[in-house]
Amino acid sequence: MVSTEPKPAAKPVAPPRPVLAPYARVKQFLKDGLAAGQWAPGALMPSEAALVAQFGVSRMTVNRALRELQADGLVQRSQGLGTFAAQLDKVSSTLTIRDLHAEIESRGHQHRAVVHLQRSEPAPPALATALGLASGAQVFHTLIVHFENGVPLQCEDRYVNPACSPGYLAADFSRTTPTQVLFETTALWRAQYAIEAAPASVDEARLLGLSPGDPCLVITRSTHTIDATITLARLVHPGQRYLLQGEFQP
Amino acid sequence: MVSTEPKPAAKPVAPPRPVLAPYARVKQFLKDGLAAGQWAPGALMPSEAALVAQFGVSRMTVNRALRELQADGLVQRSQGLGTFAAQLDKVSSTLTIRDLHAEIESRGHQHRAVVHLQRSEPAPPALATALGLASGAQVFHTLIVHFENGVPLQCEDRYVNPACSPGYLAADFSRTTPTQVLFETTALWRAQYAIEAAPASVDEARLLGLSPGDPCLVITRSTHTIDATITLARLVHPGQRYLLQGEFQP
DNA sequence: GAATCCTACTTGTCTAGACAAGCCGGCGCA
DNA sequence: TGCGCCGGCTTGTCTAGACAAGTAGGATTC
Repeated sequence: MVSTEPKPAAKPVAPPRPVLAPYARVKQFLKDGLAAGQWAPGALMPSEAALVAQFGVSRMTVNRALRELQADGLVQRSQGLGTFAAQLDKVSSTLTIRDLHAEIESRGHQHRAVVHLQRSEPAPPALATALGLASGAQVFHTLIVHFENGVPLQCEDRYVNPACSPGYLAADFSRTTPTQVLFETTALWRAQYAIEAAPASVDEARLLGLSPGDPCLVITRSTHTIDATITLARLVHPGQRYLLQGEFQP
Repeated sequence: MVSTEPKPAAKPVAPPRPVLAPYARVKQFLKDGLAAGQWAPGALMPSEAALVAQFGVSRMTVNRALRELQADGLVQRSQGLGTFAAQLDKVSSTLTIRDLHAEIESRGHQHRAVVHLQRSEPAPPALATALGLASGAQVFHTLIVHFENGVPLQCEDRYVNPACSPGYLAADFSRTTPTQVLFETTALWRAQYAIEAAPASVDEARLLGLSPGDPCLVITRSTHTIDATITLARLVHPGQRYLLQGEFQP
């Protein structure tokens, strides 16, 4: 990318100023004003017409900026009334739950998985109904313990609906993760989570190197396609070694 | 809302079909296709021009649909290449953390708060630096236990930067919550969370009616404006009585 | 054979105008 | 006084066209 022409020492044209697109400039202006407290929560903000006049852009451009701010939850708009600064204290904030494998790799640490169970077995009635199967139908069951730099970090007890992932049992879970295997096919799904603190059971304590009764962070997750349950998972983490972290920044 | 006019049995004109706007129809079409697996993750999806021809709408309309799908994380677009179905297995899913008061009220239960501490005190060095204050500066400190239908559900230990909320100590926390008081002023902020499982301390056990060492779900949260730390909070929940629930649905 | 140019296709963005729909205050009328 | 209508404000949405910028692959040239 280096020119050999005798250009006069190519001025550093301020690369951190990539000339924001007009809609982005409007959006940034409003965001800055909100951060500075220029519009208190619930206060009326400038109308589209006012911003059109102020920035000299077309209404569609201003509209896009406002629509995106609304999607981000920073403003509230209602037809006929106007645009209002959002009441962020009433807005739910979000915490991201990342895939454990990706999280460990992103820390530059080594991830190792030990497979304790990988088989097909008949489902007890409660599990069968939860997966939408007939009682006694075969389900896939894996029990995997994940290590970060040799330290046990998660005990993953998972049941999988065979109809959704027939090849699940053939995977090598010391090289890949159940999550990766399960979602190679479906692009759209929904999931439910519950996070709680619970004492480690005798088996969990043994697998994770804890004492029974030690506090554990337990995530129970069920994942569904549009019409079927794909998988149920119980993820048990040692309370003293695992931290779910998140950041919320509008 | 019942009309007394002799109307002729007002035909049920199918109210659940509010005639989706064109951009929403395009969006729904693509969403349905993704849910049905019509485009595998990473596969090339129809171009804007193709959708324009298929739906008989203008390009801006199609563009809006695709742009919103991209914002929702369902597709990935790149200039010059096209639109591709997203790899959702690599997408972080989100869990919402709601305000405890709102959560209890939404369950139709009664919320009660007992204030154990509400005062100004000098900050120890570590806390002072965390709040961006001089060592020994005064900070506001509250310790509140929240009850749902008489059962202790959360122990809220909170430090507040006086510069951000001078009137904090004057609030009546048996009637309102610290969160509500703190965010009446600032509309834009960011927060950091950590969720872990920890054994109850002696004090926490007493306040929550537990035995010391019982598993607790602990949320540590710090909240900042653009240039200052507003508050640090430690929220301790009995592990057996509290559940963080969430749903992720693109 | 290799480097270059050109073209077709893609997304990214903006414009000027248009119509619809919701809300509110003021005006006129009973 | 009270009611209803209407005009002016707001947002919600769509259109047809335009230019820019990035990619890929074929055609041309050296």
